[in-house]
Amino acid sequence: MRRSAQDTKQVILAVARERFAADGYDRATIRSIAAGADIDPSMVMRYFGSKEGLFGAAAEFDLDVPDLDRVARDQVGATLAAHFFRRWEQDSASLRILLRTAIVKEAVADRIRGIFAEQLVPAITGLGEAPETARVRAGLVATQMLGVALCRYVLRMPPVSAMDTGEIVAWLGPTLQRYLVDQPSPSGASADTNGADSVPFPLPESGA
Amino acid sequence: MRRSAQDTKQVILAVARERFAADGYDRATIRSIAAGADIDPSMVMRYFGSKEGLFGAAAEFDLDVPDLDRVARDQVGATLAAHFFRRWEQDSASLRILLRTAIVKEAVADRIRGIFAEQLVPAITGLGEAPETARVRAGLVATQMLGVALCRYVLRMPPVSAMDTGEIVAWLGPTLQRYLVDQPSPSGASADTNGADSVPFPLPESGA
DNA sequence: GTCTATAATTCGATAGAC
DNA sequence: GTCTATCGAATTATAGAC
Repeated sequence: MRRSAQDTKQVILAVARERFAADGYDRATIRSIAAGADIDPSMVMRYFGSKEGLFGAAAEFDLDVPDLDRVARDQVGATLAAHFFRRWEQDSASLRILLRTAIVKEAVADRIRGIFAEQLVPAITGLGEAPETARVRAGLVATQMLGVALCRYVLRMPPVSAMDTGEIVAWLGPTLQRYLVDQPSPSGASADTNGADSVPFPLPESGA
Repeated sequence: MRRSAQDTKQVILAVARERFAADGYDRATIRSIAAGADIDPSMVMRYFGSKEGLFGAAAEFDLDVPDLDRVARDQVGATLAAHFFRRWEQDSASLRILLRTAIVKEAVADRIRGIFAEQLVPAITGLGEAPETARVRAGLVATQMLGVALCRYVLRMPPVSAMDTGEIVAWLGPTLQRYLVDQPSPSGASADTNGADSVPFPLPESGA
């Protein structure tokens, strides 16, 4: 069959995204992508130059974080949680690509750090935080959201992957809310260097 | 140089663990592990039979979850968070191996699900929860803890990887506390099928 | 625009000498 | 107990016919 160059490129890209998302970078071979697109492997090289080039074209990503300024202050957590799930449930490919490839390609891990610094941190700084505080809050939000993404879309851990989005958001909303606007430790510990004495275990120092 | 079989096996295992943790399953080649152990690749095959066998020997893992029964009810969250960090800061290799390889080997993802079901869920069921509720609570705990592990030890995301353990525990403790013992949605939403109307966005159904 | 043929690597695994 | 030599398979990438 003979197709236009544009059509062929689109088909290859669509298959590539799904393969990278499902198999990771190393195991998503050009051969398997070509087979999925019902095409010869050399066509992939012709259009994208190399496997790296194909990956670059297939792995575009944008968080599209909403303006948190325009949300009632006590709803920012639920709003942000709902936003991510609305996005991911509609299309989880970009997310799965990112998580599955960042593990093996340092360049992709860099990209995640970039998305974090350039999209999530600014959105939180917009809430009126000092830059350094905003970075910490953004980091905490990232741990919870990347964690639930990992469990739900990559590891497919039963209770998490089976819950409906409304229930998950109801649980995660208050968590993000606290990370976004509350004081460091609501139970009384201060925000200084170490709050470990509020905890029944001795803790190792981060430099150890 | 000539070493005893026991010594050689130990050296190979130590190098293998670090390579699997740093490079993932596919890129941690038998050749590179042998080179790191200053030994011939065929020795690895001799002692462990195959790459699979080597991985099985290198990837043993145990959460060692503490008895939550014996902890003050309002301290279970902080206790659990502190426990994981105490363990991970002392030796993060097992954790990194698990995260880096589960992404690419379904058998390892199975293993994570097994650890979850056989170690974390029972510890929470011991708190006196109905089995189904305990599974959900355990799943939520897993999302937060695996997420922070991913950001700190694998992606090395700056604010999270730089924070000291006391500060992180101070933040995560209340989160786990709520996941472990609080009612589903403290802000008023009910625990039924869908709490989405407590949220300013329409949400897709999980089956969509 | 599509495909065949093949080069150049790299990997896991095996056989066997010492 | 250790190593050399090598096989067979799979990969990315290139050259070129049609």
